[in-house]
Formats: sequence, structure tokens, C-alpha cells
Amino acid sequence: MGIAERKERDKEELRERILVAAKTLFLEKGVEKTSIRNIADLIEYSPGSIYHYFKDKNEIFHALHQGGFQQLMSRMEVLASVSNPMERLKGMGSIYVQFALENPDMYDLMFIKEAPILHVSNSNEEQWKEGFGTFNFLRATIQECIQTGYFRGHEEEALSFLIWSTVHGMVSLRIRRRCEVVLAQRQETIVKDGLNEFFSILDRLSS
Amino acid sequence: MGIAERKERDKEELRERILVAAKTLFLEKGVEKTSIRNIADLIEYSPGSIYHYFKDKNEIFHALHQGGFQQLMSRMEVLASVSNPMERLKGMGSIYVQFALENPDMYDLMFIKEAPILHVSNSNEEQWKEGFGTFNFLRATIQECIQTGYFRGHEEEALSFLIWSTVHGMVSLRIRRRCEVVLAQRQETIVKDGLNEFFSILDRLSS
DNA sequence: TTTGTTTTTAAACAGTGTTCAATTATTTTT
DNA sequence: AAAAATAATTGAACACTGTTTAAAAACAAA
Repeated sequence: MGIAERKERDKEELRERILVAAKTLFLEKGVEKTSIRNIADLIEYSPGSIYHYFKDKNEIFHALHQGGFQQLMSRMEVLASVSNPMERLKGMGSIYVQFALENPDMYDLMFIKEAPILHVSNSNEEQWKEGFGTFNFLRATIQECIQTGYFRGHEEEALSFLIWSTVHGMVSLRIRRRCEVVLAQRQETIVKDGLNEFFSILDRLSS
Repeated sequence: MGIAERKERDKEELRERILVAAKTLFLEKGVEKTSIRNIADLIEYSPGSIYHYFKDKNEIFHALHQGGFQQLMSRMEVLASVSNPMERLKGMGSIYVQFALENPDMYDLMFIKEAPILHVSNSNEEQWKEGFGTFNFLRATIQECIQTGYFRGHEEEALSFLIWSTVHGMVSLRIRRRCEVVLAQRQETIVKDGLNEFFSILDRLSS
């Protein structure tokens, strides 16, 4: 009896269409400024029907966010072939910044937005495991840097936090539009320029 | 004729009451989730009357924003006596971090929270003068560092953004509770430790 | 007291997220 | 094939939101 399966597929397909439409609008005009009615209009359904597939607007956002850490992590995988830990560290910085600027809404949810209650549901902790893995990848790389002679006299955990903070600081100031006020004419390039200054400092520390 | 003056004072007082109420609610439940009606309820006026004192909700946000920068800027004034620019730069970092950790809600409002759209009108740019001034103080100090021989080969504006980002990154990860996930046992000290790692790097760059 | 100005209000407009009874479409059973 | 059962979809409604505006109230000046 393939009817039930076909119905299941149809239902899944509409769910996916909602997600695609939501993602399109979220990226286009931001999450807050996208209404359920906007999404419904785009897929040519009534607003009410969306609530048959998602509990509320938050659940749509969460569904989109689910793969966020996975996405970032998978982007990092190309660095497996980089044997020099300092080069790998720089690569991580570039990929991190690029991911953030290409997916500002995702990044916002992952690292800037008010964190939901972490300890209540298990599914939430599962989502954070990915982020934990990404940070551990950074720590391992920095550990390797120290073992290779870089960062003499530095403490690995605090240094890892500092380096994470550096790239996070730049992209979050950009995403939350704090550059516009202070850097009128070079908002477009300021994060890339800042990252290059950072790399320049890393180079200086190596010699 | 003191009547006009008294009316002026009354008007200013109500304006201030609106700001106090708005600040209370903004810090309590966030800017987005605070409505004009909430503010009006708190001061026991009608929603419409608020529009006699502020053009719109953005203008209230900007007024509070400006006050925060004045606070931060006044804390920086003790550094006027520090003649060594690198020492002054470190002092700025310490004061910045201390301000953020002591007033996390205000810092959140100033640098993390979703900012309302700032249209590029001349009258509005005046409101951002304070924030602009704080950043310019940083830039001037870094300029002085470069002139004294530090940061050889670095570009002043991008470097200033990088250094701002570094301290902002640390405190914002802390304030938005992204350390808890990743650094289980040393959340309390991690920002101070990270800042010390940063100072250590600055020292290393000097020699 | 009357006039003129400023302050305050209530109502209205167009939008939001969300709920729900009623309708339509589809599948299962008779 | 007709009837019953089930599932999907809708549109209206609810309680909100920021903002505008005409009218009312408060108050100063004449």
C-alpha cells in the first residue's frame, strides 16, 4: 500500500517548501521582518496551514538552524590536508569569517542571539554538541601550534578563547551593524582587512 | 517670566521619565519585545503622547544608546594621565572589559542587541557622535602607538577594528553565554585570562 | 472671559503571531 | 458507487504591534 507513503512524501515535500520559502525570506529581509503571512504568500497557502507543519515561527527557525554547526564543521573539513598547524589555524579563521558573512542569520542564531535555556531539553544539548566539536577542533590546532613552537608561554585554553573571540568579535560587530556608525566608507572590506591584520600579527609572533 | 522655563523643565522631566521607563523595559525584556504601549503604561500616559517627545521608537533607543557611550567615555578619562600609548591601550582594554562585565545589560544594548535601522540623515549622525568619539579615542591611541614604533607595518583603521573586535568578542561571548557550552569550569575567569593572553601578545609585539 | 497655544488622549490604520471552527479534499469502509 | 471517516486547508477572529491624527483638555496670555 503505497498511498500512505505517498501522502507522507507529499507532506514532507510541503514542509520542505515552507523551509525553502522561509529561508529565502529570512536571508532576504531578516527573520524578524519576515511574517508567517509572507511565507504563506510565497508558497501560495494560507497562513494557518503553516501551523500544521511547524509549531510556531521559532520551530521554522530551529529547523533551518539545525544543520548550522554541521555546515560550518563540514566547511572546515578541507583543512584536514593542511599539515602546518599555523596555516590550518589561519584557514579556520578565513572559513569561519566567510561562513558568518555568507550566512549572517545562521551565525546570529548560533553565536549571537539570546541563548535559549540550555539545560532543559536534551535536544538542545545535542545541537550544542556540534559547536563543542568545532571549538575542540580549534583547541587541538592551537595545541599543535604550541607543540610546534608557536605561542611560547601561552596557555592553550585561554588563547583558544581569545582567538575565537577575535574572529567572533569582528563578524558580530559587522552582523549587528556596529561598523556602520564608526566606519562609514569601508564596511564592505573591514572584516577581511581586520582578519588580514590578525594574520599579520600571527606571522609576527612566529618569527 | 519663569513660566516658560518651568514648562521647559516639566517637558524635559517627562522626556526623562520616558527614557527611564524605556531603559527599564528594554533591559528587562529586550528592545523588540518592549512596546510603546508598555512604556506608556509604566509612566501612566497614553501611547500617543510619547510621540510628542520622541519621533519614534528608534529615537528612544538612540537616546539611551548615547547615554551608555557617555558613561563608557567618562570611565576612559582616567587614562588621560597615562603617557605611554601602549599602556594606555591596555588600560582601555581593561576598562572596556570591566564596564561590559559590570553593566552587561547596558553593554548588550550598546553593542550586541539588534539595532534599529539608522537612516543616513545628518541629524541622526549627530546622535552617534559619542560612540564615534569612543572609537576615535581608540584610533588616536593606536595611531600614537604606531608613531612610537609599535605595530610596524600595520594599517591603523583596520588594526583598531581588530583590537576593538577582540575585546568585544570576549565579553559578548560571555554575556550571551557561549562560554558555558564550551568552557565548563572556568567561565568566571576566562575573559580576564583571555585579556591577559591578549596583553601578553601585545607585549610580544613590542619587543 | 476670550483667544491662542501646547499637551494629552482615544480612536483608527495597517501590520504582526497564533488559534480554531468550518469547509474542502481525499481515503476507507460499506 | 455511496456513505462514512479522516486529513488537509482555509478564512475569520483574537490580541497584540508601531504609528498617525482629529478632537479634547489644559493652560497661558490678552
